[in-house]
Amino acid sequence: MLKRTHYCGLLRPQHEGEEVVVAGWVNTYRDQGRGLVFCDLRDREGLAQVVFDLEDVPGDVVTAARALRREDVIAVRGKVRKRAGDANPRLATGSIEVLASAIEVLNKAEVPPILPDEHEADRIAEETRLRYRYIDLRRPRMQQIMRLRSRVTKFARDYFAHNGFLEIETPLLIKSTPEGARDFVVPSRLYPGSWYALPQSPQLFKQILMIAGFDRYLQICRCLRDEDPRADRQAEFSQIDLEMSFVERQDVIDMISGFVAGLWKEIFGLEIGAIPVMTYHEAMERFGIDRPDTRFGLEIADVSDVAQRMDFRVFQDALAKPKGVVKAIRVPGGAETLTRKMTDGWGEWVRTFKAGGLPVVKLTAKGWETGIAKFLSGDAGEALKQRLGLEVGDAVLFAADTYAIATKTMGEVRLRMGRELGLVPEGQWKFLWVIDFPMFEHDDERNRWVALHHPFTSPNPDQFDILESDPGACVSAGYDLVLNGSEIAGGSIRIHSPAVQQRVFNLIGLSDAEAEVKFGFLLRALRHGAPPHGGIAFGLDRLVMHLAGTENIRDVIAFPKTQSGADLMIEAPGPVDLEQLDELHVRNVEEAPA
RNA sequence: GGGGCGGUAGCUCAAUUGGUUAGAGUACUGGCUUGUCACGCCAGUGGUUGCGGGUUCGAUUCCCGUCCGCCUCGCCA
Repeated sequence: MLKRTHYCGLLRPQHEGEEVVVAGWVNTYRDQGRGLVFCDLRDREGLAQVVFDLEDVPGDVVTAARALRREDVIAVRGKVRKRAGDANPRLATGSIEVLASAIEVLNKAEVPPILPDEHEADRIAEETRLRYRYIDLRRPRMQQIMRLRSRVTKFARDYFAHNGFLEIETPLLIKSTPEGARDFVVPSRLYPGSWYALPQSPQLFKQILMIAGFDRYLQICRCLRDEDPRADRQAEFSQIDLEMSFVERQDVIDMISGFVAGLWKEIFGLEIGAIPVMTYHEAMERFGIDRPDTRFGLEIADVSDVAQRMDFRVFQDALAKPKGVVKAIRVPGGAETLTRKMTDGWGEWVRTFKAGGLPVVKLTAKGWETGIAKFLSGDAGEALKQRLGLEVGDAVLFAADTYAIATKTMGEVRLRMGRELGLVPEGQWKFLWVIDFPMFEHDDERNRWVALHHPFTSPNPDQFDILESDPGACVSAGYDLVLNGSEIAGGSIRIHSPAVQQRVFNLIGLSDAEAEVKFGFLLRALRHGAPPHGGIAFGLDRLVMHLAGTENIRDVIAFPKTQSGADLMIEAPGPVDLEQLDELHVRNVEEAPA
């Protein structure tokens, strides 16, 4: 076999005159007849033009050259020379070419169903790309993203190793625990009727590694959650997971801020500056979401007291509800930019958040117009102008419902409006730490408290007293790192006291006995000397999405799954032999007749 | 589990109100072509219209069911 001496994509004018061997895939071929054949040969570094002068090479080389087809794998020996024809300014190798003297066809390729051409990729159905992922991944763009991902994990390993973190692996076959996402589950052959669960995260293992005295832990790990995917979510995803002992919230925030700053410096050569901090409460009040996109305004205001004075049935009904509120967004210039079609469309759409609608009003030179204008004629209208700082030409959108629904609605409307009005600036990196999350959320339907983060999150140091007396007000030592409105990392200081852990379990409805059954190993470990500790985990896929500038998580995963959890390339999931099931003490349940 | 969009040649798409032999570009095959580079020119091959039913003289088109893909609500401690 001809042994490669150079990557195609790295050939440069300085190699002129050298005899080289290049190897790769036939990107395109241009047969010019009996005299010349051109071939753009591709490897991971890029393209180089190979030229066959058919009058100057042996007959078998002529035959092979003229038979070249797309995606054939070949090796070519030849001399690098300045191009005889025009240079191609679109190629890094465009001023030179390899004049072939020998060719070895390493593997003919069947006619490719898709081509790794960048200008084709956007048009090809993603389904087809996933089915032939090995071809799709040959595209320069995909190669570039996978390299980027590799640089990110390399940087993470270097940064955290430099800061004393040890890379330690944790098991994949663990046990199912209550709370959290649906588990993927694996039947046990040796314990009939018993099941492993695949980890949703290494959470408890990394805490136990702290108890075991490793002080600082890092793992780039796979997490598995059997929930429906989204554009930015897969059932199987990766985390940069870490944990530190003898630390408080600020220590973790500092460590991670340093990591992100270093990463952005490494990838973009950019200084991201100090990362601002915002409380959960402030985020919800101003942006209607726990991960605000602070790249644009359109902030939310509470206008419940103004609404109280309006003779508008929808507002009155909302305020009569428990925790009823009226929220508003001032849209500067909205009288012009918001069309009836837009606001009507949004009004329909907000029903998906259980909101009744999206009242709107515009302030023009003639006064209040459209929508709920007639309810604003009196001093309520003046109060609204005051409250929102309205100017002529503005519009106002309202959401009236319970706090949860109105806030969510305004938050979603704000984001959609930002996008559709083109208010979200490109090329900005707005990082934000969100802290002081509530410990618990109340599940009204089942009348119980649920951990907002996870039940191993510690209350903030000053909050232990109100843990039982006012769980809804109790604030946790959790923290999320938000970038341009997306959560890229989340973590907390953990509970290290077995007594506190027991109290939290009790609060979320786990009796001492149940807690012992489900989390006995954790409680025992905590009782055997647990240092104060805390940590965080990055969503690696999402981080790479930001760095790569894509909205599609499948773009940053080499072998992703579809929205129904299938791998179209290997055709998983699939059936197994009955014998396999027998060994596992598992039987298929036939569909019940309808 | 719910809502929306889509599925026609290998790929990307078209096909009028239900009506002739389902077309185009590209790819592919053959021929021509000595400086191309998304090479060009000529000719040709290529179809279970996702699948299964139904209505009809006739279905890519209408109806029912179903599968698959994408977006989304729920869900994602």
